Amino acid sequence: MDINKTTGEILREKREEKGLLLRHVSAKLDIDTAILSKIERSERKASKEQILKLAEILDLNKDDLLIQYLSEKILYEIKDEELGSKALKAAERKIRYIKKNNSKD
Amino acid sequence: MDINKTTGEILREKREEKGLLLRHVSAKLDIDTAILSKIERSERKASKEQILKLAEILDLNKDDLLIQYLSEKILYEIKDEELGSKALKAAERKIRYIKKNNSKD
DNA sequence: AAGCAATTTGACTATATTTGTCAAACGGAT
DNA sequence: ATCCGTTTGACAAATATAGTCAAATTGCTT
Repeated sequence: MDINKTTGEILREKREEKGLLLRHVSAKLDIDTAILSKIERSERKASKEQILKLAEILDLNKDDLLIQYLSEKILYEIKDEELGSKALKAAERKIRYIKKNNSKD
Repeated sequence: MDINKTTGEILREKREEKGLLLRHVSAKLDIDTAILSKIERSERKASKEQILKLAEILDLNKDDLLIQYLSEKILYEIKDEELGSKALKAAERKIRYIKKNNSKD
């Protein structure tokens, strides 16, 4: 799973690889084909639940797909921000700090 | 500005240091004191515009406060996620990749 | 080129989330 | 007991998100 593809691209490629139609997959997700089409073209974001279901349907590694999906969500938060990279680094420092101090649980 | 304080804590400390009341600051922000109170206690998120105004009002470094604020937003996206740290790292890789390929502009 | 299946688009609706107001309650100082 | 700053929670308005549906478009295949 290439980190520099979008989640949508990954989903579309795997779906086509398996010879499935939007119709087939969207039925299993219980949404309209239109939405799945938009998800694959990154016009809409999937929900976490949909991502997990898609991993099952398309035989993609759940953790990998979820990481891909979450990282895209993170990027979305900072996409127009000059200071985005610095914010990311700060977030890492914070998460490390939080983890350290939660080890007391 | 301590990275391991919340944005709210930073704002409250600096406001109190300057001897300002919620009333004073919220008037400049043009919101109710109730909201500012909630922002300071991390019960609500400020908007980016409010953060920038707050930096001015409280004489805080704009970039530092913005980084603080954005990193908190990022953290919020992954706070309940097992795979949060991995997603953060993936986001960094992506942003590096994007920057590399945009240098053609 | 016509016909047909798959996908895309866009208008629309419903629902959820966010952002704010307001008034009442709380807490500490005098 | 009153005053003043802050907090709380119910409510309303505005905005964002998720979805449906039908029509338009794309791309085969004949």
